[in-house]
Amino acid sequence: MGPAAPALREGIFDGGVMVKERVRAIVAAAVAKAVPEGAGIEFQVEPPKQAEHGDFAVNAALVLQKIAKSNPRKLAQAIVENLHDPERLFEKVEIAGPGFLNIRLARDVWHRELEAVWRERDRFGHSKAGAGRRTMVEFVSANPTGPMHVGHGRGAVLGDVIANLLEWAGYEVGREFYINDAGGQVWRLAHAVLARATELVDVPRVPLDPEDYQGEYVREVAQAWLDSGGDPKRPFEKIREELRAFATSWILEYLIKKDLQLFGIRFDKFFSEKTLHDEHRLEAAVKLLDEKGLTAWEVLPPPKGMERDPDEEFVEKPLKVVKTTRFGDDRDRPLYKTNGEPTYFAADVAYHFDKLSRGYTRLINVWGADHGGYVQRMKAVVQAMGGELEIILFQLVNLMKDGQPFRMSKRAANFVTLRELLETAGSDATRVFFLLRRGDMALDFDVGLAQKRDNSNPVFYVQYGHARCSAILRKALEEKGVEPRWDPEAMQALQLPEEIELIKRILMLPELIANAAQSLEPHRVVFYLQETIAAFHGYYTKYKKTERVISDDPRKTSARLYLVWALRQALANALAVLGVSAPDRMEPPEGDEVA
RNA sequence: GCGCCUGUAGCUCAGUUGGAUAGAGCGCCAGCCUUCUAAGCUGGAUGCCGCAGGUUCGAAUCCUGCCAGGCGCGCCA
Repeated sequence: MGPAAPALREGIFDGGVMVKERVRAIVAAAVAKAVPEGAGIEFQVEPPKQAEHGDFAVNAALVLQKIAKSNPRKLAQAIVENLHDPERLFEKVEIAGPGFLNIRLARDVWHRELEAVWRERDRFGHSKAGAGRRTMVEFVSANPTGPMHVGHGRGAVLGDVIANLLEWAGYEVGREFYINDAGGQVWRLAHAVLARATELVDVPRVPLDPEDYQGEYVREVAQAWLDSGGDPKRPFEKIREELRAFATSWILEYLIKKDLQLFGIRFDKFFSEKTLHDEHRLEAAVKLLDEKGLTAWEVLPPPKGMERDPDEEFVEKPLKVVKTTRFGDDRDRPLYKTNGEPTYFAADVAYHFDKLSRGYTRLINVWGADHGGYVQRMKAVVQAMGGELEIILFQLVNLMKDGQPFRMSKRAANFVTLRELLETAGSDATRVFFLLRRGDMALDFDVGLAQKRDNSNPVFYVQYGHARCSAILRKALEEKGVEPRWDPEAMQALQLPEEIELIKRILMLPELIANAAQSLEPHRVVFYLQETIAAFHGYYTKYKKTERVISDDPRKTSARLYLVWALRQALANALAVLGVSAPDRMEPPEGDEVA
């Protein structure tokens, strides 16, 4: 290795990105010589859309024209004349269009780079882009008052994959689930459990309030509570804490954690809101805000524009607030209610303060769009406490069945649970379905479609690509006793344009994952998989009769076997990021050509 | 009334963070299996990138204003 140019981000990425940075360094040196006043300027080195344009398109001359008021094509010519390429990376450099530099690399450069997969195996795709920064992803955080529904599922998958992406991109990631086990809703649950319990045994009935949770699962909780020795004859006020504790932990354990397990999602910590209250952590957070001069006593104006219940009179009384308006919120937010109890927001402030004090400097929350009104105040308060908060607001899932919208409500007795979905469609298909669209797009989830096991479900296409690679490797071993191995000499045998294209696609994985992590956009990995596998299927079919992977030419066989092996590894790693299984064989679809 | 999200092919959606002639899947039509899995591949067309301005070498992408759809608004959680 010669002296590294400053632009060369050595060690952050392996594989194709290193090639790209080496290209960038060579062009940067030429720019410095050709146009001294433009030295150090930022420019792009990107694979162009059209293959004829080479391996990389460089826009340096176009960017330079601002500084060196000159024709970009002339500037491009000057850069080309100053290119110094002692390693002979470049095969061809052309000036094209308005002044792009189209660079084609020598093929053996790509051949050599593919060793990265051999070295890194199931770690190929990792990078150090995040530099070990401590990052917290909070997601799901479903209330422990009932089963999770399909919308929670979307948040669960998004959060899980975002956390995976960040880990692969070199961040140190914590995953947390915030349990809303305090406040009014849990008392509604406790009361519902008692009401249902009195229906199950011969005791005086406690009627179910209309505001109580109505779902069938409450009967199960009630039965479990009775089995554990709960006494439904005692008055509610005496046992409501016992009921609350029992019901929330039962639901967390047997409904929520079970679903997460079926989905293959793990958390580092389930953080209880109640412990914040019990341990007086709210006061500590509020005190911090006091010290920063960000609290005040204010009489808040009534909410504007909304239709309000005329019976509810607005209480004009001073409340302790956080001055979130100083950070762009449209009104200050109360920390305590008129009755002196802390607001839900106050607890959340304390929780985020806790995250920061544990050394997490980048906070990411994955929320449903129904929390949209909460974003500004939370960002404001985290900023006030010296942190940085990013919020992924995913649009809600419209559950459909046979073209008819399915209405979901947690209070209502009838809704489709995440459990039902997982049991009918399976974790892999459900994950891919949720990841197929950007999080900020509303998603119509057709329950019927998710259960289909055919082409309309893209998970099979993606998995089939992996299985096909496995089948080739299996056959090579069984019939020829050949296993894939890194053989730099044999790699020269890969000369077909489709083979070079596949190598490039494999090698872009680390950068793709780093970019997806940076932008918090998991769907990019799904599209990468689809496009890469399509390229492989095309290659496979085109040369099926002429240039097969396994042939009588040992050199070609060795090189192609390695290519297929490396591709399979890249696919498997990308699937691992998504939490989707990578099968080595696919069962034929049911009912297809059986006769 | 205010805030957030969205508007791209018949439908569902991408679009490499401002690059060259805007793409994919589904659906439709026509082809491709003696040989590594046809859950695959190849070909065929449809675009006022919601509308109107602005920024610049260059805009689906950025800024402004409209239009349309979705979600939200509280001392609830």
